[in-house]
Amino acid sequence: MTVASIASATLTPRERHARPSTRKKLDRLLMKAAALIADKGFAAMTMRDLGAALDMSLAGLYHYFANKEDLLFQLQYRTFSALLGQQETIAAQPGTPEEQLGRLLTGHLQFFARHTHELKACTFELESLGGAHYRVIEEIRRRYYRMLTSVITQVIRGPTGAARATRQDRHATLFVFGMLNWIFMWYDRTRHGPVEQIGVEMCDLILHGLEHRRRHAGGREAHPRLDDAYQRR
Amino acid sequence: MTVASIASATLTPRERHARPSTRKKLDRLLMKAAALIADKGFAAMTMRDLGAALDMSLAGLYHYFANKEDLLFQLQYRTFSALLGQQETIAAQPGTPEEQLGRLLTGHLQFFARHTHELKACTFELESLGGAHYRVIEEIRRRYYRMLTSVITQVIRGPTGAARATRQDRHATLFVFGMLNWIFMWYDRTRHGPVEQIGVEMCDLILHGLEHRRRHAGGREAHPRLDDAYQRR
Amino acid sequence: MTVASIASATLTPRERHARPSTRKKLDRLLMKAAALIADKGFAAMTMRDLGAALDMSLAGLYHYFANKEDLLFQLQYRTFSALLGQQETIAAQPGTPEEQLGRLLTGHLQFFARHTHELKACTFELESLGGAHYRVIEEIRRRYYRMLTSVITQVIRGPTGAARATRQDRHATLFVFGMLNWIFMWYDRTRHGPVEQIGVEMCDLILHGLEHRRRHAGGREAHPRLDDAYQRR
Amino acid sequence: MTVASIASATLTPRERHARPSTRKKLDRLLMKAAALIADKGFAAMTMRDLGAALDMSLAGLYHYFANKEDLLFQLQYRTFSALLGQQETIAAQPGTPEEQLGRLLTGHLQFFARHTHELKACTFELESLGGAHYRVIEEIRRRYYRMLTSVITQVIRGPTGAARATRQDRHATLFVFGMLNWIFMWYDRTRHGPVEQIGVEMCDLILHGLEHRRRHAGGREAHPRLDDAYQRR
DNA sequence: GATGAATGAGATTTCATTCAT
DNA sequence: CATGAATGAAATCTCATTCAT
Repeated sequence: MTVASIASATLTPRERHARPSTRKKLDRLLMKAAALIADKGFAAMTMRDLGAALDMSLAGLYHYFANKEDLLFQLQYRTFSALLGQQETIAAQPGTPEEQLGRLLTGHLQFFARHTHELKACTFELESLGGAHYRVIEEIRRRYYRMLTSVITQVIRGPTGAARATRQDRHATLFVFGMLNWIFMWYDRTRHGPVEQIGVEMCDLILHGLEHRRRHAGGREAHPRLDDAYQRR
Repeated sequence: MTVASIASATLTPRERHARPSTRKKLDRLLMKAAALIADKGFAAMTMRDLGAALDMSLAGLYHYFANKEDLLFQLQYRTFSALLGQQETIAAQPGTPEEQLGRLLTGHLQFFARHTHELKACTFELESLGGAHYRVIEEIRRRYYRMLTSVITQVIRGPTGAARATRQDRHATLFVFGMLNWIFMWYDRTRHGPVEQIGVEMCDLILHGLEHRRRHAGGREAHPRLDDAYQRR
Repeated sequence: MTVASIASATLTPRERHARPSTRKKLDRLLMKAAALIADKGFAAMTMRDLGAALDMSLAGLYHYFANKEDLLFQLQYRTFSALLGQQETIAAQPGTPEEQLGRLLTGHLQFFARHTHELKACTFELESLGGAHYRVIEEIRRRYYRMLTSVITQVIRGPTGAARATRQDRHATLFVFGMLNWIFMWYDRTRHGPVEQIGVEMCDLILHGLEHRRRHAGGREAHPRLDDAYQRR
Repeated sequence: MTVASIASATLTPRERHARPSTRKKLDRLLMKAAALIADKGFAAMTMRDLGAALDMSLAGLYHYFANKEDLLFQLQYRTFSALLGQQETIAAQPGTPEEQLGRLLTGHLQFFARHTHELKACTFELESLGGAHYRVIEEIRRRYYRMLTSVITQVIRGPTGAARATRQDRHATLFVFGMLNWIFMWYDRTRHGPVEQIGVEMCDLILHGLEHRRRHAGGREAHPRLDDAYQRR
């Protein structure tokens, strides 16, 4: 899934009638904006920054966005829609709950790897949206949350288990989201390896916990690496 | 541990010579600042906001902080120092690695519960510091990270296990930090119950995984709650 | 030479690409700024003052100047370049060293009369520029200084005299600059007469000294004036 | 004449009753203030700068000065009074007008050499005083100006010459003040030699002009110096 | 005398946004 | 579509000055 495909995943009403050439340009704008927001935060990014980064006049930007917040909204709307769409497709495929969980984790992490900036802007800047915009995006997030909760509940109670998630199931889901979303704070491909491997490890922890790992320790990491995590920036 | 105790936990050089009355006032300022930063983000909090919230003149604030960033630095320095101090004390107590992990998780969550605003400002605004300030704070964070890594490694490899953490041990630690830090995004005492209970559940997941829970499901939650998570703000 | 001609004498890189209409406006801004700086000094002139004097918003000024110092730099750069250009043209004309000195003094004083504010801001605010800006302007000043030194050396040693100025020649040049630059502190056309007359007197003093005047005194000022010097502001 | 002697030269009413210890301290304050003003200008010097330079609290300064302008006034009043006093003493001594002029020039330059900062603050910051303060200082300056005018007139018209200075005599005086005051902009003892030598050269120029020097050139500077003027800062 | 704390006024600069062209 | 010019509002920070202690 390319960035362009995020762009066209779901369209905001305003742009549904835009011509393809306009859409192309809009994609470029949003991608650059995502990079800036991911880097410095939405409040700290200025429209001037964006104009300069795009080699474009300040006034020109306002042909594409009603205002700064609208820019963030469009970015989040597209990105979250694309992520949700992808994950719903994955969840629709057959398999045990454990398999589904694994596929979802990997899918999320792959999306993260491909759209780091965009997803970061979505994950950490929801609060920068106000009122109506906020609610639209939150609804998408909630759908995603409910989907994952459902899978986790099935892992615990079996595929035919009680449909209703318990309080603890929900907490567990929130723990999982924490693991997934915190990755922005530390992941570096050259240091931590491909996201698929991270996904496997995360799934392992979630399903079996550390104890399981202990029982299998020793043979686990035949060639202990000397690299280091969470260091040297 | 009260906020005042955070304040005096460790002192910045500048304030080591300040008189107690000055320190009291400084505590008040930092506490209010933490609340505002936690609410809207550091970039979006203005010195005016802070002055108004404290019923104090703008110029007056600059008696306590060299500039806005210095304010954030002082806040992070104190809070992280206090957290680290507390956790190192806890880690020094005897017990199995599993017990230690449990106590550390609970300790962290209790600190969070008591100093929500301060800790949030620390957790999400590290990047708002530049250069020298950044490095000072990062070093504290790193010490905390290493401490938790060590405990987790012992859980996996046993108390006498290899001192050297593997790459996967470090990833696991980062997953755990994700769970802990993401809590700012959802926790609400009236909805999710006391943090001690959250700590138990988190520890359970980390040690045994979901499968374990499945084996014990059924009796677990005799009275399924009707409340809902991640909703209604 | 009009103010507009100062403006276009030499262009700062930034503005070389500006359109004529922009340049016109910039001229107006700099002229007004020069008046304010001449009146109260650079440090005491505020951007607000300037905006008000131009009936223009504060923010609007920042379209033309990166910051307050840049404003001063542009002003000095243009003015000094124009003065130097004019004087180099004069110096290139044939004549005895004495004639050249006289023409240069008159040229300088005429420039002063036509661009009093601008030249004052240049003469007394060099130290208000920092680092790189300072050096650029100082180089222009130095060229002017060297030119005048050369002429004065020729007056003393003859047109074919030693090319190398002695220490005393250089001191004499500095004395001459003192006479020229101090004029800002006292000259008032209605009280002291046209600058051309001042130029003649100054040249006379420099070439022949007071003694010469003594020898010719008596007939000199047939109708002693009753006006007053250095008074009533 | 030491700085302390400037201080006690003439007293402002306010301080006439101060005790000696207070006066000592006041001297120190004014001396430091003069240095700062000479360096950055009066408007750019802040009371904080001064407090820091003196290792003294901001509020403490206000025991010695009613306000910032009063500080400048006191400084100018003392310095100018001391200079005027010294020069009047010199002028009272017998000798030809030419001798008197020479002694006055040398006296002025020596005062400059001993009290560079103080005199600079007086010479270039008169306009920073307002209303009443301005007039008091200006009166002192005027007395100095009249004294020098009188001597110069006598040089031209002889000791018994018309008491009334002509317009040109006054202009010549202003030229001389220009030479004297501009010295702040370039003089550096290590580069230009002692002020007494500068005084001789200046007097020579004023009395005889460059032509005279030409007639005597060649033998003048037996060992042409290689140093350079107005360069390399 | 001396000082820490405090402040009103104001300085420079930035920002999102608009509009005529 | 695109841009240069412009601006109101506001942000950070500074400054001279005061006052209780």
